[in-house]
Amino acid sequence: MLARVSSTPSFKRLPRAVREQQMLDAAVKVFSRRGFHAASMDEIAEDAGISKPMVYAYLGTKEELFIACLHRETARMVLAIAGAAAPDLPPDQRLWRGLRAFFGFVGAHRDGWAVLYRQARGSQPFAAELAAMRARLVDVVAGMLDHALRARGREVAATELEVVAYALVGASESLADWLADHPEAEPEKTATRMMNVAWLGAAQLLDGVTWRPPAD
Amino acid sequence: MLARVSSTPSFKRLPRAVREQQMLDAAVKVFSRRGFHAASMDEIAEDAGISKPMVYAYLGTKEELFIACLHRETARMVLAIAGAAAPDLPPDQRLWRGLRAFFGFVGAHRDGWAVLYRQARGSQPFAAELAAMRARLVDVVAGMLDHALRARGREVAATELEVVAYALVGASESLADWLADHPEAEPEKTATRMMNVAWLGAAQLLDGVTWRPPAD
DNA sequence: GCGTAACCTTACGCACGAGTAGGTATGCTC
DNA sequence: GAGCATACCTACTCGTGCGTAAGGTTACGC
Repeated sequence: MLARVSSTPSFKRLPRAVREQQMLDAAVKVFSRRGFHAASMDEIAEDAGISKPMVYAYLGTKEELFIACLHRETARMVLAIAGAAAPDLPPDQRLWRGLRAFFGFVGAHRDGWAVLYRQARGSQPFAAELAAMRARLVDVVAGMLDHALRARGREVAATELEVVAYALVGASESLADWLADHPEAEPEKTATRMMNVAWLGAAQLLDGVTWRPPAD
Repeated sequence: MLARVSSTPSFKRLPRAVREQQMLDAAVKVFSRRGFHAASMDEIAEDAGISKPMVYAYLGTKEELFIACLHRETARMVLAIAGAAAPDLPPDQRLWRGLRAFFGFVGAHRDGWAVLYRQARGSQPFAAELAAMRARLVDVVAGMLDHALRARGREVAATELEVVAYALVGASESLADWLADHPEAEPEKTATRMMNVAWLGAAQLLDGVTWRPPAD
C-alpha cells in the first residue's frame, strides 16, 4: 500500500524460466533445512525473493513443488552418473566409476541430497516417486551384474540379482547419508571404502585384502 | 450425553499399564499406515478404543507418543537381536546369526518396522532418536569386526571400521525395507542373500562362490 | 503513446487437527 | 456406604499455514 519500494530499490521483472529456477533453488534449500512439513510456502517464497502466489502460479501446490524439486535433483544426479557409464569396461571398473560419480555428486550437493531424499522416503506421495528413481539405479546395477555373469557363462535368477543390487544401492545410500552428515569427509575416499566392502566383502577385508583405486 | 452405551455394551475400565499398551499398538498401526504427520490423534484414540484426552493424559503430546513408539519397537528389536549374540563364535557365524535375527524380526513386524523407521529418518526431532539406535547397531558391528581383526593380529583405524560397519548396517536396512514391501519374501532367505553380499562381496559372487547357511 | 499480457503484490478465507477445560462414572478402601 | 483416587468422556479453543481473490505495475508490440 505505502511501502512499495522498500526491499529492492529497482525490482527486476524476470522471465518465467529464470524465476522458476530461483524458486526451485529456494525450495530445495528450505525443504532441506526444515523438512517437508515444517517448511512453509511463505518461507520458500521469501527466500526466493518473491511472493507466495507466484510460487503457486508457476509450480503449483506444495506437494507438486516438492516433486518438482525431486525431479530436478534426480535428473542432475542421473546425469552426473550417466557420464561415468562406459559399458565396455570390466565390472570392477564400472562399479568404481559409478560409485565415484555418485559420491562425488552427493559430496557436491550435501544439503540438497541428504534431506531431500531422507524426506522423500517417508511420506506416501513421494515414496512412489523415490522408489521409481531407486528402481532405475537398481536396474542399472543389476544389469551390470547380469552382463558380467553372462560374460563368464553363468546365469542367475532375476530376483536374485535384484536383491543383490538392492543391497548395494542401499549401502551406497547409507554411506551417502553418512557423507552428508560429515562435512569433513572426502567423497573419493568414501567411494573407495564402499568399493572395498561391496567388491571384496567382509571376509577378505578381515584377511587384509584391500582394493585400491586404479591410477585413472 | 444421551448415547453412552453405544459402542461397547459393558465398557471395561482397564488399568493404566494395559491401556498404554493398547494405545501404543494403535499408534504404531496408524503412524505406519498414514505417516507421522497425516496421522491424527483422533484416529489413534479411536483405533485404541478410547478418547483423545486419555492419550494425552497417559502418553503426552503427539511427538512424545511417537517417540514412545520408537522406543518400544527399538527395545523389542534389540532384544530380539541380543539373543543371537554369542561373542565367542567365529565372525561369520556371529554375522549370520545377527542378520537372521534382524530379518526375522522385521519379517514378523512388517508394518511396524518399515514405516516407523522410514518416518523417523525424515523429521528432525526423531532423526536424533533414530541415529542413536543406529549408532548402537553400528558399534556392535564395528566391535565385531575389530574383535575379529585383533584375533588375526591386525589393526585398523576406528573411522575405517565405523564406515564399513555403517555400510553393512545400511545395506541391511535397505533389504529390510525391501522385505517389508514384499510380503511374500522369506526373512531367512533375505538374510542369506544379505550374508552373501556382505561376507563374500561382488567379486566372488560373480565368480560363482556362494555362502550357504550352516546346519546350525 | 497506448493496449494488453505477463509479472507481481497485499490481504484474506478457511479447514484441520493439536491440545485442554471441566465434568461424570466406577471401583477400591476403611 | 462415604470418600477418594483413578479412569474416562464431550465439547470446545485456537494457532498455523495452505491456497486464492482481486487488484497494481512494468515491458513490449504496433
